Amino acid sequence: MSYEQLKLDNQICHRLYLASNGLTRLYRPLLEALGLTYPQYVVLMALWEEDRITMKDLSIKTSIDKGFLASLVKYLDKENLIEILSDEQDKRKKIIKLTEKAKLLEEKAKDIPLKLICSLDDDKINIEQIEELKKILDNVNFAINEALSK
Amino acid sequence: MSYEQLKLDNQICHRLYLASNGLTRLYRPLLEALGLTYPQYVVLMALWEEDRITMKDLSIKTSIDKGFLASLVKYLDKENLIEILSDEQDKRKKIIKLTEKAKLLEEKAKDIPLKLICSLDDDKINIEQIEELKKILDNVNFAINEALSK
DNA sequence: GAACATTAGTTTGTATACAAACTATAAAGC
DNA sequence: GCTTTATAGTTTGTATACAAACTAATGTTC
Repeated sequence: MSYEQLKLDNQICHRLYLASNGLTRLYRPLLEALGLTYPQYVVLMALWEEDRITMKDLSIKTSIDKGFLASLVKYLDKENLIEILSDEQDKRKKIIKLTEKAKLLEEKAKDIPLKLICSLDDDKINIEQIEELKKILDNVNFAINEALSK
Repeated sequence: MSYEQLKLDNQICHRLYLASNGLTRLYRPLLEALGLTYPQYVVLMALWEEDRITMKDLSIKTSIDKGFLASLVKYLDKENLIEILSDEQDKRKKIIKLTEKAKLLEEKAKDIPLKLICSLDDDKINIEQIEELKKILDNVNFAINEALSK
Protein backbone atom coordinates (compact mmCIF):
# COMPACT_ATOMS: atom_id res chain seq x y z
CA MET A 1 0.00 0.00 0.00
CA SER A 2 1.23 3.41 -0.99
CA TYR A 3 2.00 6.10 1.59
CA GLU A 4 -0.78 8.67 1.93
CA GLN A 5 1.54 11.66 1.66
CA LEU A 6 2.96 10.39 -1.63
CA LYS A 7 -0.45 10.20 -3.31
CA LEU A 8 -0.80 12.79 -6.04
CA ASP A 9 -4.33 13.68 -4.89
CA ASN A 10 -2.98 14.79 -1.52
CA GLN A 11 -0.32 17.03 -2.97
CA ILE A 12 -0.60 20.77 -3.12
CA CYS A 13 2.61 20.94 -5.17
CA HIS A 14 1.24 18.81 -7.97
CA ARG A 15 -1.87 21.00 -8.14
CA LEU A 16 0.29 24.12 -8.45
CA TYR A 17 2.42 22.44 -11.10
CA LEU A 18 -0.71 21.57 -13.11
CA ALA A 19 -2.24 25.02 -12.71
CA SER A 20 0.92 26.81 -13.81
CA ASN A 21 1.50 24.57 -16.83
CA GLY A 22 -2.18 24.68 -17.73
CA LEU A 23 -2.34 28.46 -17.65
CA THR A 24 0.76 28.75 -19.82
CA ARG A 25 -1.00 26.53 -22.37
CA LEU A 26 -4.14 28.67 -22.15
CA TYR A 27 -2.07 31.80 -22.74
CA ARG A 28 -0.33 30.30 -25.76
CA PRO A 29 -2.93 31.02 -28.47
CA LEU A 30 -3.62 34.51 -27.06
CA LEU A 31 0.07 35.40 -26.99
CA GLU A 32 0.80 33.78 -30.34
CA ALA A 33 -1.32 36.53 -31.87
CA LEU A 34 1.28 39.00 -30.54
CA GLY A 35 4.23 36.78 -31.45
CA LEU A 36 5.12 36.27 -27.79
CA THR A 37 5.61 33.37 -25.39
CA TYR A 38 4.60 33.57 -21.74
CA PRO A 39 7.99 34.50 -20.22
CA GLN A 40 8.63 37.03 -22.99
CA TYR A 41 5.24 38.56 -22.14
CA VAL A 42 6.16 38.65 -18.44
CA VAL A 43 9.32 40.62 -19.24
CA LEU A 44 7.34 43.07 -21.34
CA MET A 45 4.70 43.47 -18.61
CA ALA A 46 7.46 44.39 -16.17
CA LEU A 47 8.82 46.97 -18.61
CA TRP A 48 5.40 48.37 -19.49
CA GLU A 49 5.05 49.03 -15.79
CA GLU A 50 8.55 50.43 -15.33
CA ASP A 51 10.74 51.19 -18.33
CA ARG A 52 14.52 51.65 -18.44
CA ILE A 53 15.53 49.33 -15.63
CA THR A 54 18.62 47.16 -15.24
CA MET A 55 18.82 43.43 -15.88
CA LYS A 56 19.11 42.98 -12.12
CA ASP A 57 15.92 44.92 -11.37
CA LEU A 58 14.12 43.20 -14.21
CA SER A 59 15.16 39.86 -12.76
CA ILE A 60 13.87 40.86 -9.31
CA LYS A 61 10.61 42.30 -10.63
CA THR A 62 9.77 39.25 -12.74
CA SER A 63 11.47 36.68 -10.48
CA ILE A 64 13.00 35.27 -13.64
CA ASP A 65 16.48 33.83 -13.19
CA LYS A 66 19.24 36.08 -14.53
CA GLY A 67 20.60 33.40 -16.86
CA PHE A 68 17.24 32.78 -18.48
CA LEU A 69 16.51 36.50 -18.52
CA ALA A 70 19.66 37.08 -20.57
CA SER A 71 18.33 34.77 -23.29
CA LEU A 72 14.86 36.39 -23.21
CA VAL A 73 16.35 39.87 -23.50
CA LYS A 74 18.55 38.74 -26.37
CA TYR A 75 15.46 37.50 -28.21
CA LEU A 76 13.40 40.64 -27.48
CA ASP A 77 16.29 42.74 -28.75
CA LYS A 78 16.48 40.70 -31.95
CA GLU A 79 12.73 41.22 -32.40
CA ASN A 80 13.23 44.95 -31.98
CA LEU A 81 11.01 45.11 -28.89
CA ILE A 82 13.70 46.46 -26.57
CA GLU A 83 17.00 48.33 -26.71
CA ILE A 84 19.95 47.60 -24.46
CA LEU A 85 21.71 50.70 -23.13
CA SER A 86 24.85 50.69 -21.03
CA ASP A 87 25.05 52.62 -17.79
CA GLU A 88 27.76 55.28 -17.99
CA GLN A 89 28.19 55.48 -14.21
CA ASP A 90 28.46 51.73 -13.62
CA LYS A 91 29.72 49.93 -16.70
CA ARG A 92 28.66 46.54 -15.37
CA LYS A 93 25.02 47.54 -15.60
CA LYS A 94 22.78 47.34 -18.65
CA ILE A 95 19.57 49.29 -18.94
CA ILE A 96 16.66 47.77 -20.81
CA LYS A 97 14.42 50.17 -22.69
CA LEU A 98 11.23 49.52 -24.63
CA THR A 99 11.05 50.41 -28.31
CA GLU A 100 8.07 52.12 -29.90
CA LYS A 101 7.07 48.76 -31.36
CA ALA A 102 6.82 47.31 -27.83
CA LYS A 103 4.85 50.30 -26.59
CA LEU A 104 2.32 49.81 -29.38
CA LEU A 105 2.14 46.14 -28.46
CA GLU A 106 0.86 47.07 -24.98
CA GLU A 107 -2.36 48.28 -26.59
CA LYS A 108 -2.88 44.89 -28.19
CA ALA A 109 -1.95 43.07 -24.97
CA LYS A 110 -4.23 44.96 -22.62
CA ASP A 111 -7.21 42.68 -23.22
CA ILE A 112 -5.34 39.44 -22.67
CA PRO A 113 -5.79 39.12 -18.88
CA LEU A 114 -9.55 39.56 -19.21
CA LYS A 115 -9.77 37.20 -22.20
CA LEU A 116 -7.96 34.55 -20.20
CA ILE A 117 -10.26 34.87 -17.19
CA CYS A 118 -13.27 34.77 -19.48
CA SER A 119 -12.14 31.53 -21.07
CA LEU A 120 -12.55 29.90 -17.65
CA ASP A 121 -15.96 28.77 -16.47
CA ASP A 122 -17.08 31.29 -13.83
CA ASP A 123 -19.34 28.71 -12.21
CA LYS A 124 -16.17 27.07 -10.97
CA ILE A 125 -14.21 30.16 -9.99
CA ASN A 126 -15.57 33.46 -8.74
CA ILE A 127 -14.04 36.76 -7.70
CA GLU A 128 -13.90 35.96 -3.98
CA GLN A 129 -12.01 32.74 -4.65
CA ILE A 130 -9.56 34.55 -6.92
CA GLU A 131 -8.88 37.13 -4.22
CA GLU A 132 -8.47 34.40 -1.60
CA LEU A 133 -6.12 32.51 -3.95
CA LYS A 134 -4.04 35.68 -4.45
CA LYS A 135 -3.67 36.16 -0.71
CA ILE A 136 -2.68 32.56 -0.01
CA LEU A 137 -0.24 32.47 -2.95
CA ASP A 138 1.42 35.64 -1.68
CA ASN A 139 2.02 33.92 1.65
CA VAL A 140 3.20 30.73 -0.05
CA ASN A 141 5.56 32.62 -2.34
CA PHE A 142 6.92 34.61 0.58
CA ALA A 143 7.58 31.40 2.52
CA ILE A 144 9.18 29.74 -0.53
CA ASN A 145 11.54 32.68 -1.07
CA GLU A 146 12.47 32.68 2.58
CA ALA A 147 13.20 28.94 2.47
CA LEU A 148 15.20 29.25 -0.77
CA SER A 149 17.38 32.07 0.55
CA LYS A 150 18.48 30.04 3.56
CA MET B 1 0.70 54.87 -17.63
CA SER B 2 0.51 51.14 -17.64
CA TYR B 3 -2.81 49.27 -17.75
CA GLU B 4 -3.88 47.96 -14.33
CA GLN B 5 -4.63 44.45 -15.61
CA LEU B 6 -1.14 44.14 -17.07
CA LYS B 7 0.59 44.87 -13.76
CA LEU B 8 2.36 41.81 -12.42
CA ASP B 9 1.08 42.47 -8.91
CA ASN B 10 -2.50 42.10 -10.09
CA GLN B 11 -1.92 38.81 -11.83
CA ILE B 12 -2.94 35.49 -10.43
CA CYS B 13 -1.13 33.70 -13.26
CA HIS B 14 2.24 35.19 -12.37
CA ARG B 15 1.79 34.14 -8.75
CA LEU B 16 1.04 30.57 -9.82
CA TYR B 17 4.03 30.59 -12.14
CA LEU B 18 6.28 31.75 -9.29
CA ALA B 19 4.85 29.26 -6.80
CA SER B 20 5.26 26.33 -9.16
CA ASN B 21 8.82 27.21 -10.16
CA GLY B 22 9.74 28.01 -6.56
CA LEU B 23 8.46 24.69 -5.27
CA THR B 24 10.36 22.79 -7.94
CA ARG B 25 13.51 24.55 -6.75
CA LEU B 26 12.71 23.69 -3.13
CA TYR B 27 12.23 20.05 -4.09
CA ARG B 28 15.54 19.92 -5.97
CA PRO B 29 17.92 19.26 -3.06
CA LEU B 30 15.51 16.78 -1.44
CA LEU B 31 15.08 14.84 -4.69
CA GLU B 32 18.74 15.03 -5.60
CA ALA B 33 19.38 12.77 -2.62
CA LEU B 34 17.29 10.15 -4.44
CA GLY B 35 18.78 10.92 -7.84
CA LEU B 36 15.45 12.21 -9.15
CA THR B 37 14.08 15.39 -10.68
CA TYR B 38 10.57 16.65 -9.96
CA PRO B 39 8.76 15.20 -13.00
CA GLN B 40 10.59 11.89 -12.61
CA TYR B 41 9.37 11.84 -9.01
CA VAL B 42 5.81 12.60 -10.15
CA VAL B 43 5.89 9.59 -12.47
CA LEU B 44 7.16 7.36 -9.66
CA MET B 45 4.49 8.68 -7.26
CA ALA B 46 1.84 7.73 -9.79
CA LEU B 47 3.32 4.23 -10.09
CA TRP B 48 3.78 3.79 -6.33
CA GLU B 49 0.07 4.44 -6.10
CA GLU B 50 -0.87 2.22 -9.04
CA ASP B 51 1.68 -0.08 -10.64
CA ARG B 52 1.54 -1.72 -14.08
CA ILE B 53 -0.42 0.89 -15.95
CA THR B 54 -0.17 1.97 -19.58
CA MET B 55 1.60 5.08 -20.87
CA LYS B 56 -1.84 6.53 -21.58
CA ASP B 57 -3.09 6.03 -18.03
CA LEU B 58 0.20 7.29 -16.62
CA SER B 59 -0.15 10.40 -18.74
CA ILE B 60 -3.71 10.97 -17.50
CA LYS B 61 -2.85 10.31 -13.85
CA THR B 62 0.14 12.67 -13.83
CA SER B 63 -1.24 15.14 -16.41
CA ILE B 64 2.17 14.93 -18.05
CA ASP B 65 2.12 15.26 -21.83
CA LYS B 66 2.62 11.96 -23.67
CA GLY B 67 5.66 13.21 -25.57
CA PHE B 68 7.45 14.35 -22.46
CA LEU B 69 6.34 11.22 -20.61
CA ALA B 70 8.03 9.08 -23.26
CA SER B 71 11.36 10.73 -22.49
CA LEU B 72 10.86 10.42 -18.71
CA VAL B 73 10.01 6.74 -19.02
CA LYS B 74 13.02 6.18 -21.24
CA TYR B 75 15.24 7.71 -18.54
CA LEU B 76 13.62 5.76 -15.68
CA ASP B 77 14.10 2.56 -17.68
CA LYS B 78 17.77 3.36 -18.24
CA GLU B 79 18.11 3.95 -14.47
CA ASN B 80 16.52 0.56 -13.86
CA LEU B 81 13.60 2.07 -11.93
CA ILE B 82 10.92 0.72 -14.25
CA GLU B 83 10.39 -2.03 -16.79
CA ILE B 84 8.41 -1.64 -19.99
CA LEU B 85 6.16 -4.56 -20.83
CA SER B 86 4.10 -4.92 -23.96
CA ASP B 87 0.42 -5.75 -23.81
CA GLU B 88 -0.26 -9.06 -25.59
CA GLN B 89 -3.93 -8.25 -26.24
CA ASP B 90 -3.32 -4.78 -27.66
CA LYS B 91 0.12 -4.46 -29.19
CA ARG B 92 -0.07 -0.66 -29.28
CA LYS B 93 -0.09 -0.49 -25.49
CA LYS B 94 2.92 -0.54 -23.21
CA ILE B 95 2.66 -1.36 -19.56
CA ILE B 96 4.98 0.36 -17.11
CA LYS B 97 6.05 -1.68 -14.10
CA LEU B 98 8.17 -0.66 -11.12
CA THR B 99 11.38 -2.54 -10.38
CA GLU B 100 12.44 -3.62 -6.89
CA LYS B 101 14.89 -0.71 -6.87
CA ALA B 102 12.00 1.75 -7.35
CA LYS B 103 9.91 0.05 -4.67
CA LEU B 104 12.78 0.45 -2.19
CA LEU B 105 13.07 4.09 -3.22
CA GLU B 106 9.51 4.72 -2.00
CA GLU B 107 10.72 4.16 1.57
CA LYS B 108 13.31 6.89 1.13
CA ALA B 109 10.80 9.20 -0.56
CA LYS B 110 8.01 8.95 1.97
CA ASP B 111 9.37 11.75 4.19
CA ILE B 112 9.84 14.25 1.35
CA PRO B 113 6.35 15.82 1.39
CA LEU B 114 6.62 16.51 5.12
CA LYS B 115 10.19 17.80 4.83
CA LEU B 116 9.10 20.21 2.15
CA ILE B 117 6.18 21.57 4.19
CA CYS B 118 8.47 21.91 7.21
CA SER B 119 10.97 23.98 5.24
CA LEU B 120 8.23 26.61 4.87
CA ASP B 121 7.55 29.07 7.67
CA ASP B 122 4.28 27.97 9.30
CA ASP B 123 3.60 31.49 10.54
CA LYS B 124 2.87 32.34 6.92
CA ILE B 125 0.92 29.24 5.92
CA ASN B 126 -1.28 27.10 8.10
CA ILE B 127 -3.33 23.98 7.58
CA GLU B 128 -6.62 25.78 6.91
CA GLN B 129 -5.01 27.87 4.19
CA ILE B 130 -3.47 24.78 2.59
CA GLU B 131 -6.87 23.08 2.53
CA GLU B 132 -8.49 26.21 1.09
CA LEU B 133 -5.73 26.43 -1.52
CA LYS B 134 -6.29 22.79 -2.48
CA LYS B 135 -10.00 23.37 -2.99
CA ILE B 136 -9.55 26.51 -5.08
CA LEU B 137 -6.80 24.92 -7.20
CA ASP B 138 -9.03 21.92 -7.90
CA ASN B 139 -11.65 24.30 -9.26
CA VAL B 140 -9.07 26.28 -11.22
CA ASN B 141 -7.55 23.14 -12.70
CA PHE B 142 -10.98 21.82 -13.61
CA ALA B 143 -11.81 25.09 -15.37
CA ILE B 144 -8.44 25.14 -17.16
CA ASN B 145 -8.89 21.58 -18.46
CA GLU B 146 -12.39 22.42 -19.62
CA ALA B 147 -11.11 25.51 -21.47
CA LEU B 148 -8.18 23.61 -23.00
CA SER B 149 -10.37 20.79 -24.31
CA LYS B 150 -12.60 23.20 -26.24
C1' DG C 1 47.00 51.76 -4.68
C1' DA C 2 47.50 46.69 -4.80
C1' DA C 3 45.01 42.55 -3.18
C1' DC C 4 40.67 40.68 -2.18
C1' DA C 5 35.78 40.40 -2.21
C1' DT C 6 31.42 41.63 -4.28
C1' DT C 7 28.29 42.55 -7.93
C1' DA C 8 26.20 42.59 -12.84
C1' DG C 9 25.65 40.07 -16.44
C1' DT C 10 26.93 36.02 -19.91
C1' DT C 11 27.64 31.32 -21.25
C1' DT C 12 27.10 26.43 -20.99
C1' DG C 13 25.06 22.18 -19.91
C1' DT C 14 21.08 19.56 -18.59
C1' DA C 15 16.31 18.82 -17.88
C1' DT C 16 11.52 20.43 -18.64
C1' DA C 17 7.27 21.32 -21.43
C1' DC C 18 4.73 20.85 -25.34
C1' DA C 19 3.07 21.22 -30.28
C1' DA C 20 3.16 18.78 -34.44
C1' DA C 21 4.27 15.25 -37.40
C1' DC C 22 5.05 10.55 -37.44
C1' DT C 23 4.55 4.96 -37.03
C1' DA C 24 2.09 1.02 -35.86
C1' DT C 25 -1.86 -1.32 -34.34
C1' DA C 26 -6.80 -1.81 -33.54
C1' DA C 27 -11.76 -0.68 -34.35
C1' DA C 28 -15.58 0.70 -37.26
C1' DG C 29 -18.11 1.17 -41.55
C1' DC C 30 -19.30 -0.59 -45.84
C1' DG D 1 -12.46 -8.52 -46.34
C1' DC D 2 -11.04 -3.95 -47.29
C1' DT D 3 -10.99 0.89 -46.56
C1' DT D 4 -11.35 4.49 -43.22
C1' DT D 5 -10.90 6.25 -38.78
C1' DA D 6 -9.29 6.31 -34.25
C1' DT D 7 -5.91 5.24 -30.70
C1' DA D 8 -1.15 4.40 -28.31
C1' DG D 9 3.06 5.76 -28.33
C1' DT D 10 7.61 7.93 -30.52
C1' DT D 11 10.31 11.52 -32.53
C1' DT D 12 11.60 16.15 -33.55
C1' DG D 13 11.98 20.93 -32.99
C1' DT D 14 11.62 24.97 -30.13
C1' DA D 15 11.29 27.36 -25.89
C1' DT D 16 11.61 27.19 -20.80
C1' DA D 17 14.07 26.90 -16.28
C1' DC D 18 18.00 26.91 -13.67
C1' DA D 19 22.60 25.59 -11.58
C1' DA D 20 27.31 26.45 -12.09
C1' DA D 21 31.20 28.35 -13.98
C1' DC D 22 32.69 32.29 -16.13
C1' DT D 23 34.09 37.58 -17.39
C1' DA D 24 34.38 42.21 -16.32
C1' DA D 25 33.67 46.10 -13.54
C1' DT D 26 33.15 48.11 -8.90
C1' DG D 27 33.95 48.27 -3.71
C1' DT D 28 36.61 47.37 0.30
C1' DT D 29 40.57 46.67 3.15
C1' DC D 30 44.92 47.25 4.47
